[in-house]
Amino acid sequence: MKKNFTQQVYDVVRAIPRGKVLTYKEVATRAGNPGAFRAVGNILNKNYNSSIPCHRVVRSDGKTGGYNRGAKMKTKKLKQEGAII
DNA sequence: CATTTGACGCCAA
DNA sequence: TTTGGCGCCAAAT
Repeated sequence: MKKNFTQQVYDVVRAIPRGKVLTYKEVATRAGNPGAFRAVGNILNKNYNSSIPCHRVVRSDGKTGGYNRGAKMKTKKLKQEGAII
């Protein structure tokens, strides 16, 4: 099954275990395009699915970035899960 | 089909 | 060390 970059991003993000966080660049690299970190955020933003814990995807700067439900809640959820940024 | 946007990352000053 | 600017890819309009 040939997965496109977008599909890979979904799969990678969905595979993030609780209490763990990945950077956009890490997700992009796992998806097969180390330089498409921009597209990763774009895809998640335009395709927010409840099955995808996008709140576990953070920036490389240590910031949580944005979130459809509110970046504030995203950070809160991460802390609640025990994720270390 | 071409252009703009976007939840970013890295380099230079 | 911190701030600013530039570059990248994919999707949406």
